[in-house]
Amino acid sequence: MSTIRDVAKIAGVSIATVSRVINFPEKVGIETRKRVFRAMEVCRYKYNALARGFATKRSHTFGLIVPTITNPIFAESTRGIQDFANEQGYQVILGNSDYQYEKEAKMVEVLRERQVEGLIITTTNLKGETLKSLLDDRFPFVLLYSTVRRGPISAVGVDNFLGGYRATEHLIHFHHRRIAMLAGAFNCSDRSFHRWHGYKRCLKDNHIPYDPDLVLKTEYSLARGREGVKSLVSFKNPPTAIFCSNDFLALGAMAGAREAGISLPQDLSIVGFDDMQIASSVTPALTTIRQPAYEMGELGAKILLHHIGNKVYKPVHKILATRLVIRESTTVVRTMKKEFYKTKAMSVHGA
Amino acid sequence: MSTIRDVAKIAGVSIATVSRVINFPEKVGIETRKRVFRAMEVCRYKYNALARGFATKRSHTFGLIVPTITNPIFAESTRGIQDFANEQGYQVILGNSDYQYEKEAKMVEVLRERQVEGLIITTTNLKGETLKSLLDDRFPFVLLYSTVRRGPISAVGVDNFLGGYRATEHLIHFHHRRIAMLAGAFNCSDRSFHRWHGYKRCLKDNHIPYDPDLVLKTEYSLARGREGVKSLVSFKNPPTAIFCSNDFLALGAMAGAREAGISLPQDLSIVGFDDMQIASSVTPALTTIRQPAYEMGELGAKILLHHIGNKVYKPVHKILATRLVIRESTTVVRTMKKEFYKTKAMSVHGA
DNA sequence: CCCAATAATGTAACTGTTTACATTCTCAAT
DNA sequence: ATTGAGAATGTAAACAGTTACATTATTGGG
Repeated sequence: MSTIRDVAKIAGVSIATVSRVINFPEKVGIETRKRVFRAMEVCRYKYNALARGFATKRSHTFGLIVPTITNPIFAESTRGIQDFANEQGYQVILGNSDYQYEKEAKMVEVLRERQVEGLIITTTNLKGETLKSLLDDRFPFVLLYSTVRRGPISAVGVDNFLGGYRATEHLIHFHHRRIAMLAGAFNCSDRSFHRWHGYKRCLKDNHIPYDPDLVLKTEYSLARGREGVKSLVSFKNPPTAIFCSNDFLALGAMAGAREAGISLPQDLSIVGFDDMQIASSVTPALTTIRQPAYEMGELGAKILLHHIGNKVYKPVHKILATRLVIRESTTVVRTMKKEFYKTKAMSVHGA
Repeated sequence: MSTIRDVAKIAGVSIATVSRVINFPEKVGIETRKRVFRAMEVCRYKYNALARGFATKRSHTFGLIVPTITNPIFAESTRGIQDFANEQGYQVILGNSDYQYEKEAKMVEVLRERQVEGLIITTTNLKGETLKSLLDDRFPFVLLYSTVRRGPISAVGVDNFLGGYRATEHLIHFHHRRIAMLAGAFNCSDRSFHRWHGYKRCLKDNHIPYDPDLVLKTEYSLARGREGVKSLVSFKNPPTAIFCSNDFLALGAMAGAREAGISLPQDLSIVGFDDMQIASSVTPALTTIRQPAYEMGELGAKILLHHIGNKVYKPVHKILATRLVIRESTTVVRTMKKEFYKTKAMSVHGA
């Protein structure tokens, strides 16, 4: 509507003075300042932050790309980012990639055109091309939920390998030996891959043979979790426990198990990954590997802001601690005990 | 980095021509066009959408305010908004109000300074002041999850009264007579208020006396749901069913009931409101009133875009249909039956 | 009373596009 | 050859701020 020039005219000062009362009021004489404020009232002046961004080449905007804001774990980290960003006078433009490379790359482009000052990319399968151009241009960005621990790209994440290991270990402590995994999709990020490695390694360390039939690579969703258990449970020799690569899968698996008439956790132990808010309130409450999502977002935003502020670019890598939260969806093996003894007897018999 | 002028210089054309190849390539001779594209490659030209926005006074940006993106139901409608907006070349800046008036008002101001072309405000307790200034300025905005059905403000929402009525009615069909309500907070939006009215009315229509002790006005959260049941259940004459004003409350109530040793749904029926994604996958699966959140977001964005495009402002009000989704968390009253017969016997005795 | 330092204010260029309008060019119809 | 229409291209102003630099006013010390 009305601009700085209108205000200047009404107040009888120059536009520079108006600009100063907006940005450095103390640099302007008290009387003039008052006059300017009054003039602003008069013409209902509204500051134009976009014009300012244009003039200063600072948009005070972050771009944020998540697979889908619909997943509570990403909503959580998004809050962490927003809260920090807003506090620092930044706003965030949010885009969804749906785990698709093309959408992600497109979004990066769109956001850069919009002159966001930096990008937070949450779990990525960006091809080298996009990443390289970001790097070449020294464009500030940080990866969230990332597994990278070195190299030129800043990243914050958790130790997915360790998380997978701990989850599996917990199950083994409860005497499970036949442990399946709903592993997520390997093509869309390497987090699921690392969790799977942790699982495999833990099996190995405990002298449990790895059975590839027990790991299902599926997309992260309730539906896939539900289907997953059903197929697992129909095996001649079904698992007594499942490690799910995220909570959606775990929650879906619980629902599926129930539909299949399996009682939880007695007949099937389930552990998830993420610890989304609802995990503690379902029945049975979900045992899971907690990721500090909010903190991760907050930290990512902090790092990004730091990159924006400093011309020398020094990548930083942060690994946040996960935590095994033991609740009710896991218990010591039961059905398998029978099996176990039976097998033993048979092997004695056979010897 | 490099601007349209650099490109122009390299290609040996005027800046207007470069601008034209970007916006109306067909208006430029094929040869020149090629030369310009080549020049862009050479200097790695990047389009500056912010400068364009400044020049055209169109930011191609929506502002979106939600209580918190952390609530899956708002994440759902946010996706609806984003998907439509992106498709139309718009981006969305997201802000959280945490159900607080001040934050909401602040966010409106910040977003307007940023020259968003319109605002989608999702459930608001905006005071007249802010709303009035939006209206006075003819600033395009639409309310989501709104209860307003007439007047100068565009709004889309559901019939909360009817939803509350239906939920209660469902419980009554199952012979519940002592029905509590976890009602949400009345000060932060009138949706909970309407749901409560639906509940009251349904009680009345069925000749069940309204007992104010049975309605707890609490904030929308798992924790409050959990606390809520516990207090309800400790009554000398506890309810046999609870209608919860949203799914968080309902899910929290289920967890709380379980902790109190109550078996669901036999001893306590629970119905929620929203139908968030997880509602169908918990145990027992939650009976709830479904709101079409994604569609609501999409529709809201459509209406907003329409307002932006048309200078004459004609407010529109849309009420989307809710649906009672019956699952497993509600069943015919059991414990109450005893009570019921006993009471009957007594009354006979007393007669 | 003068000078220098400092505070207050003004001038004008700059940011990267778009766009109305002007100019030039091409070509077909006269 | 002349004209006029239409296509291709160029010129320059506008958008709403910021900011380096210049100018003017004020003040305190000599």
